[in-house]
Amino acid sequence: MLCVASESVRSRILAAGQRITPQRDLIAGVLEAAEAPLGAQELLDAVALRDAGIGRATVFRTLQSLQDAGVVQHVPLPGDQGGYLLCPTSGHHHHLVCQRCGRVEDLLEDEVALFVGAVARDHGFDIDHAGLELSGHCSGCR
Amino acid sequence: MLCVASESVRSRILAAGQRITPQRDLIAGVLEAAEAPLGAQELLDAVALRDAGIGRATVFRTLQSLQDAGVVQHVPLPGDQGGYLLCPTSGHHHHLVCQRCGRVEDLLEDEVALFVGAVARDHGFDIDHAGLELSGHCSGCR
DNA sequence: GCGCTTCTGATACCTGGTATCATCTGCTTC
DNA sequence: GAAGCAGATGATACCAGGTATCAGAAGCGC
Repeated sequence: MLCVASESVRSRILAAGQRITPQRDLIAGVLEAAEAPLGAQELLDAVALRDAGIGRATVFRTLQSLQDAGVVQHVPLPGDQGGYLLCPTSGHHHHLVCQRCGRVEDLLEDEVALFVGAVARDHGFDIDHAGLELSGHCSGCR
Repeated sequence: MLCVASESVRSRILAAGQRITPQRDLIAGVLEAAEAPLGAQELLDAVALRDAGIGRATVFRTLQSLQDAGVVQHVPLPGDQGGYLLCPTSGHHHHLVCQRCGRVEDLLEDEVALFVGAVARDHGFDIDHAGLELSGHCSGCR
């Protein structure tokens, strides 16, 4: 596992006005190679495994930068602290996570919009923020 | 503000096989009197204000007990760490929070079930857990 | 009132995350 | 290719939220 970020990830980092450094490359690469969202400790460990010289401040700062760049999202998972996920698509969206294999699917914009619209109508709210995280078992894992 | 839990809260604590102690009474009372979800620090402060002898371990332990009893829910709020909320209705449900006045409404079971069902169908998942937290501005605050 | 069980408070610890600051380095300009 | 600077880095200390442990206190059924 080389753990170097793909061209598309790099170009999204550059597009956000941020520099490509070996550390960011490595951290983004680790996230890209991960099959499931990585928790903070898992990510720190995985990064340390590949380059013990990278400090924890750098890891968290890089996560913040990658979130700002829309490359990474923090997904709250049931029970624990949640994890960091490298998203192939930009922009805020929501996830459906398989608790067994860790597979992540993006929810469809339409179904989310329909639900949020119905809630807004029923309760008379203007909804600014929707945090929707669903988890269960995918077709292969049930 | 007496900050003593109502009868209905007490009976729900008892129904969960837990004891009523002055500390639990006070903590439940503080949550019951709060208009908006209380963050950990706010809650610790509010409890200390009324009885400085109550330790932080007791507060967190009591929150855990109250959550187990279905009396309290932890609601993740956008941006920050979320807060603790005393729910008038038992059982797992979801919330709609006004970011301005802190008012909380429960989402209707039907609208949630409809959404979760649609997602399950579209993605071929069995959905075990849905974390839905919506926030915005209520009719009075926009 | 007795005794079991649960609860409490103090304290130390853990995890996730941020702040600070001196040093280093990627990138632009020439 | 070298210079300069803004931005990135690593070390470290710190913070908040939460848990573990343990001796002692208190609730409640008998």
